[in-house]
Amino acid sequence: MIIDSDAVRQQEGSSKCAGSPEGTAQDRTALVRGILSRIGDKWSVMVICSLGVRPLRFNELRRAVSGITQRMLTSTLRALERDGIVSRTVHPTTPPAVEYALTDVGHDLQCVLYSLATWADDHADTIHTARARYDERTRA
Amino acid sequence: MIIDSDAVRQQEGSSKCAGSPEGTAQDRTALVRGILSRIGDKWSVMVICSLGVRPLRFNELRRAVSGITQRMLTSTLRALERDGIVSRTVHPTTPPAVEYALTDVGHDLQCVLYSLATWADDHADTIHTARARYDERTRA
DNA sequence: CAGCATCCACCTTGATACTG
DNA sequence: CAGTATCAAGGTGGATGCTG
Repeated sequence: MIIDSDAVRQQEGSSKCAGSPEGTAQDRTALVRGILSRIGDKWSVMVICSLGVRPLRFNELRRAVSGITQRMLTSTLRALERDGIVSRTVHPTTPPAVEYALTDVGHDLQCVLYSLATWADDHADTIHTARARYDERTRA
Repeated sequence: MIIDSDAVRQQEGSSKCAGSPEGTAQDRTALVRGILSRIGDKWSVMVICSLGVRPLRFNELRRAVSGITQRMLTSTLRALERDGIVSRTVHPTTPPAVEYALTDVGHDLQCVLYSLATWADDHADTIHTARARYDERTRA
């Protein structure tokens, strides 16, 4: 589906990364695409990070993730809940109290997101200067 | 900007993840959002993965990333080049030959993407069943 | 408090045609 | 070969009003 085999077959083992023992490049690509379509939207990461600190109720989350609307918070939470990344616990009081928390899977995901953040941290300067130089050259 | 401090301040050290020594949750969230807005689009990851195998020329890439249009390949490559994730080398022959390759930064990013893929691999079953159960319950 | 329903603007992507 | 330009379509997210 994703990658044509002819163009990519050679030098399959050229990656110097640790890990990544089995699975084709195509598989990996598809998997990453799947995750990104899940958490690559505008709000999922912020929700996950907020819940990573501690479980929160709906309106607590709304305040924590500043700028989000109820509509987007609702749909984001539903999507994450559907995939078992966050749990939703209803306490049948009046008024109702609903608590959202990261599941174990969600917590693992949060760890991976930290590795992403670490990458960004490590290369922030490089990226920034690269961007500045690129903009410099293309403005001319 | 991202996260309101009141709702999140407590229990800052509750994350059981390895790493992540300094930096606030807000910083991390902003960083991850930044990356995701860069590579969270429809094609960036596939391009990165393709170039991770070996450097490719424009039309090789177009064949490798099946389904992509010239327009999207061009804009994806420009964005990645701007951030110093891929390099663009023009060989002034006739017809012109342009080679795209991952930079060191891009290669590091590819490694992080592998950790994302590993997460997806590890939890694919859990997610799938969670999703099935969720759809089951909501259909009723 | 914790949502759902509706309508709408914009942005991303795709299709297509053309160029050095 | 390696692009650029233009136009159209669809999805994503925002604003608003209403409910148990």
